Amino acid sequence: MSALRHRNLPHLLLRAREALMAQFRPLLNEAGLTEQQWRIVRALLEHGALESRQLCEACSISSPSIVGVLLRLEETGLLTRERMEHDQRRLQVALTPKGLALARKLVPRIEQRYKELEASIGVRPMHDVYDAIDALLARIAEPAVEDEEEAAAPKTRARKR
Amino acid sequence: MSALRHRNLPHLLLRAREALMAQFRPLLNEAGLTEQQWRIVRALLEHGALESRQLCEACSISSPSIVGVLLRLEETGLLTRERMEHDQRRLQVALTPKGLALARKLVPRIEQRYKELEASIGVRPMHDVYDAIDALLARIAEPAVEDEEEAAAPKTRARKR
DNA sequence: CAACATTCACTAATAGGTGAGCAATGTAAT
DNA sequence: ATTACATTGCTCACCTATTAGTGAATGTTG
Repeated sequence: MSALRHRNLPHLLLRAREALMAQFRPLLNEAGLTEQQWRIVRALLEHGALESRQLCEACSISSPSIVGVLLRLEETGLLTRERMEHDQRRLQVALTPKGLALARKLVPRIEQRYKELEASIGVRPMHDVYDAIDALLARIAEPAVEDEEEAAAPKTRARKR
Repeated sequence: MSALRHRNLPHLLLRAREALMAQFRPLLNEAGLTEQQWRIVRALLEHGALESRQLCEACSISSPSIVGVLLRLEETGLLTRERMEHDQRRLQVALTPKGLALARKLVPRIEQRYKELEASIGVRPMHDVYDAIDALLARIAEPAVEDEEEAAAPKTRARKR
C-alpha cells in the first residue's frame, strides 16, 4: 500500500558491510583499533606517509572526523602528525615504528580471514560483489554536476588535482 | 611491500553506500530526516506498527542507537512510543498521521530518484549489485560463532524466535 | 603590493555506532 | 513458589558522521 517498488539499496549495502565487518572486527578490537583507525593505519602502511586530506580521500573519512581519529592515534603512539615546511597549512602523517609493527602483525591475520571467507562463501560470489560495486561506482562518478564544458573547454581543467 | 593481497571489501561497500546516499540525502534533508530516521519511518510505513526490537532488526540499527532516534522522532511528532499491555518491557512504535503524511510525500520522490539513477547508470549494473549482495549475505549467514555445543546440544534451541 | 579567493586543518553542535552493562519483566526448570 | 535464566529497553563511555563555520596560510589577480 506504500508503492515503494525499489528496495533500499543503501540499506542493503549497509547490511552487507555489517555482515562483513563482523568477520574482521574481532581482529581489530584485539589489536585495540577501531574500524576507521585501521583504515588509516592500512593506508599509511600501503602508501607511506600521507597528508591529512589524502587520508580523507583514501579512507572515506570526512575532514572533521579525521582530526579526532588522528589525534587519538597519535596519543596511542601509532603515528606522528607534523606540519609541512613549505606549507604550514598541511599536515603530514606517518606511522611510528610501533604503528608499523602493529600493522604488520595485523595484516596476515586479516589476510587469513579473507581466505577463510573465500573458502566458506566461495570465490565467485566474493568477486561478483567486487565487480558489481566497481561497475556501480564507475558509473555513478560525479553526482550529476552537469559539466557541460567538460569536453569542450579543457582550459583550466588541468588543475583538477 | 605490505603483502595485502585482498582489497578492503568493507571499505568498498562503504564507498558505494556513500556514493548512493549522496543521491538521496538531499531529499531526506529537505524533509528534515536523517538517514536512520528515514529507515525507521519507511519500515513503519511498510509494515505498520512495530516493536522497538523489530525496528532494530528491520533497520539495522543497534539497540542503544535506536533509543535516541525514536525519542527524537517522537519529539518531532512523527511517531508514538507506548508500552504494551501484556508485557511492560516491550515498546510499540507507530507512525502518527503527521509521520504518515511525511512518508507518503517522500516516497514518490525517492522512487523518482531511483528511476533517474537506473536511467543514468543502467538497470543492469544496478541489479547486478542487488544480486551480488544478496548472494553474499545469503552465504555469510551465521558468523562462525564457534558454538561447540551448537550441534551437540540442541536443547533450548527451538525457542530461537 | 593590495584585495580577493581558495585551501587546509580545526571547532562546535547535533546525531548515530560500538561495547559493556543494568533493572525490570517475563519464562522455564526445580 | 522459588530459583535460574532469557529478553527488552535503556544508560554510559567512547568514538565517529554530518553540517556549518572559523582562522590562518597560501594562491591569484588587478
